[in-house]
Amino acid sequence: MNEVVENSVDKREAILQGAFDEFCENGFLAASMDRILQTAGASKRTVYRYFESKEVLFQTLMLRQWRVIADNLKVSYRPGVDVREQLVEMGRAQARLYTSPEIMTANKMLMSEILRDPELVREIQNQVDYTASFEQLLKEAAADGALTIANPRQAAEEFISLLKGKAFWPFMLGAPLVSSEEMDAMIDQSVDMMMNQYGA
Amino acid sequence: MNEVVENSVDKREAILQGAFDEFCENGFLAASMDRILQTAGASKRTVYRYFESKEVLFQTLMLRQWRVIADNLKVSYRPGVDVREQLVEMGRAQARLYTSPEIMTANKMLMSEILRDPELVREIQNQVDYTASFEQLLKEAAADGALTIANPRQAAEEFISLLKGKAFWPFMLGAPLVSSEEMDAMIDQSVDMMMNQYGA
DNA sequence: GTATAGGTACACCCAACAGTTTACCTGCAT
DNA sequence: ATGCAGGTAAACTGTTGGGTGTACCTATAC
Repeated sequence: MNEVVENSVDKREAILQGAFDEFCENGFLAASMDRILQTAGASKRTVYRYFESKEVLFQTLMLRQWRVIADNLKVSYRPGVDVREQLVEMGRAQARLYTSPEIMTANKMLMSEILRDPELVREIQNQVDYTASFEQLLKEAAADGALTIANPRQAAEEFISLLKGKAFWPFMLGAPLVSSEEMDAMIDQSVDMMMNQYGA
Repeated sequence: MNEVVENSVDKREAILQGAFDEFCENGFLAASMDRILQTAGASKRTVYRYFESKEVLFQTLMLRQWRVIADNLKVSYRPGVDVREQLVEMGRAQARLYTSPEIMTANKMLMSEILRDPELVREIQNQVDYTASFEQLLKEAAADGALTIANPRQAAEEFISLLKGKAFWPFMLGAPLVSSEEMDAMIDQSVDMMMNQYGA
C-alpha cells in the first residue's frame, strides 16, 4: 500500500473532511463527488458505502455544523453580576461564531443552500433555536429587576439583529471577516443601545 | 401562426419574464434554458440571439431587480417635519420591499446566488449603496439638531439591521411574508429604539 | 417580386456527473 | 489456509443541459 494504514473511522472522517471543503467551495449542486473522493483519497465505492447519496453526505455535514453553532451559543444568567457585563457576554457568544473563518465559510454556503432549497435542511434547521438561550437570560434579568423588558423574545431578537447587522450579514455579502477587536467595539455599541432601551 | 403577432420588444420581454420565473423557482444552476424558452414561447435560437449565454440573461435580470430595489429606497430629509415621523418614513421605504412577494422571492434567489458565487453579481452589487440615502437623512437631521448622532453611517446601519432582523431575514429563512400591519408595528419598535439612542 | 430581418423547429455535439457493476487486492481472525 | 470485511481501480450507464448548425417560414421594405 502506498498510504499510511487507516482504520475505517479515519476513512469516513477523511470523506467528511473532503466533502466539507468541496461543498464550501462550490455549494451543493456544483460540488462533484469525484472531486470529493479524490480529495479524501477514497474510492467511489467506499464513499457510497458510508453515505448512500450526495444528499445524505451533505445533510450529515450540515447537522454537524449546526451543532457547532449551537454549542457556541450557550449562555445563562448569573444573578448579582453586572447586567451590562452579561449582555457583553451574550455578544461574545455570537462573536465566537462571527470571527471564525471556518464557521463563517460554512455558514455562507449553508445559507445559500437554505435559500435555494429549504427542504434540504428543514429538519436540521428546526432542531436549533438560536435565540432561546438569549431570551431566557433576558427574561431572568428582567425578573431580577436588572432590566425592564416587556417582551424578552423581541429584545433578544433585536440584540442579535444589531450584532448580525454589524458582523454577520456584511461578511455574507462579501465584506472581510471582522477581527476580535472590531467585534468588541461592535458589541459595545449594541449593548449601549440595549441598555438605553431596556436598562432598569 | 397560432399566436398573436408580437414585435421583437415583446419577445425579448417574454424571454425575460420566463427567465425570471424559472430562476426564481430553481436558482441559477438548476434553471433550465429549455424550460425558460418553453415558458416564454420562444425558440432556442431566438433566446440566444438576444442573450449570448445563460449567465448574461441572468445578469440582465438581476440588474433590473437591483434597480427596483434602489428606486424604493429613496428618502430625503424634510426640515421642520417631526423627526420621529421621518424615521417612520425611512422604515416604510424598507417595508415597501419587505412586504412585496415578487421582490422578496427574487431577493431570496438573488441572495442565494450572491453567496454561492459573488462574481456573478459583483459589478451589479457595487452599483447600489442601500444605506447612503438613509445615512444622508440622519446626517441632515443631526445637523438640524433634531437628532444627536456622532456616526450617521453606523446609525443608519443599526436602523436597517433592526428592520431586516424583524422582517427581511426571517423571510429569507422560511418565515411567511410579513403583512403591512405587522410591518408598521415593527417600524414603531425600531424607531423607538433609535429615538432612545439618538433622540436630541 | 425579392431580399432581409426575425422567428420556428429540431436534430446534434459535447461535457459533466451521480451512481453502479465488476474484478481484484489485503490484512486480520479463526 | 481460508474466508470475510473493507478497500481500490476503472469502465460503464443514463441523463441532463448549455449551446450550435441547418433548414425552413413569413412578414414588411424597397
